[in-house]
Amino acid sequence: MNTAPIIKHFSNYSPLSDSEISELKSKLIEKKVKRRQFILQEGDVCKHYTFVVSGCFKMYKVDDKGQEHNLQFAIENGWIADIGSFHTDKPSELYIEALEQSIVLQISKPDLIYLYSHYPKFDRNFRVLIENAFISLQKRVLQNISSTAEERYLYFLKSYPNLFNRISNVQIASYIGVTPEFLSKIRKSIATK
Amino acid sequence: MNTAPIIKHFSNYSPLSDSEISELKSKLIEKKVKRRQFILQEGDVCKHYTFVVSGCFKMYKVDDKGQEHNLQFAIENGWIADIGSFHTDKPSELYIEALEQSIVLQISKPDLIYLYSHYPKFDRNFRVLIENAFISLQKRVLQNISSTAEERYLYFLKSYPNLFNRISNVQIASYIGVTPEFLSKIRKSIATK
DNA sequence: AAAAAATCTTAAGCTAGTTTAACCCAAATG
DNA sequence: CATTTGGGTTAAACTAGCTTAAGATTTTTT
Repeated sequence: MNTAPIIKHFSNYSPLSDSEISELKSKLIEKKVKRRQFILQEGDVCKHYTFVVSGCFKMYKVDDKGQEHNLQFAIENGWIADIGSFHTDKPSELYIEALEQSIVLQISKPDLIYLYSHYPKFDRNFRVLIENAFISLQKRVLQNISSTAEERYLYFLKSYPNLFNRISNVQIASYIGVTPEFLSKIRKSIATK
Repeated sequence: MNTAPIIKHFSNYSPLSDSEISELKSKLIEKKVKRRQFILQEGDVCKHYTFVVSGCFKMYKVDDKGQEHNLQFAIENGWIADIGSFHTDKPSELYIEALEQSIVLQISKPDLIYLYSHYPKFDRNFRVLIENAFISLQKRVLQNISSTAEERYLYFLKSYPNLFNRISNVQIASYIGVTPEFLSKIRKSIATK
């Protein structure tokens, strides 16, 4: 099990001691996930926080008309989970699906709570994690209520320079909240500027 | 200083012991805020988490054209802060302004960190607090990328039944991301259904 | 290697939401 | 009490973004 990436990831926040590392390792579950495979489906309770070692995922909602709306992507060294479902134990409305062949490390809620209560550092690290997620989500809300689709597209390119050339424009369109046809128009208009 | 509401508020998460209560009390700063007064302005670092004892606030961004975009409201027993600025110590892009005469209890970052490190319960309570804020923000993002303005308006009324008859439609329009004129149209169309 | 499925683009017609401007009424201010 | 300010509505003209449909290309699956 390749745990080096997640240990390095935590060391960016506040480095882990040897005992914290060995406890963390004992709680992690490694999973190989094929392209198009789901690690969460609508109706299921989200039972794990998922750390991406390699590969790429999207989390999205399917609306009444059957259309997908991307809420989040995750690539190497990123986390993905339906935090709402995870913490409330209620069925999720979301799907998490691999866009590429991927390897992940998962941690269950009881194991996370165990780490929280025995090692305050995990408490702190996960709070910082969610604070950061909150901050970037807040920026996105502001963008959505105040910017044009073109501005949102440019902001996406700027914010995720390692992602945009790895996923299809269909996925980007679904993330910024426009149709693929309109994104195509935007891209043309940007190119001819 | 009227600290009963905040103590009751925390007891909804995980009740505080006597020593936790007295420590919390010693860290709180009470403030009376007049209508239209700011507790945060663009360019300033957000130095406090603010708990609303009575009254009402809006947090918003002013765009290049001078237009306001409401990110959040807070009424009795709610929290308000620019969490991004608070945690990074960077200047805020946001304003927090009282919509009514208000009374608040504020806690500074050093005091919050003190409470975190001495009393794990605050750690837990504030993590749950921010988790909940994250969850409702995520719902809002989904709404913004997948719903019409009318759906967003109806969802706002449903989500904030104690707020919509207390603030102006101009404020609601700014929150759901439409012009006041168009909200007026929406309201008419709903009324004649 | 062939077939199936997904991607990207273009274009015409349509709809949701904006802009500008004017008017009315209620509420805050001097 | 008089006046300014802000809130809510209406309407006409405009624009951003959607829908439907079709065609060319690439990628995935068999």
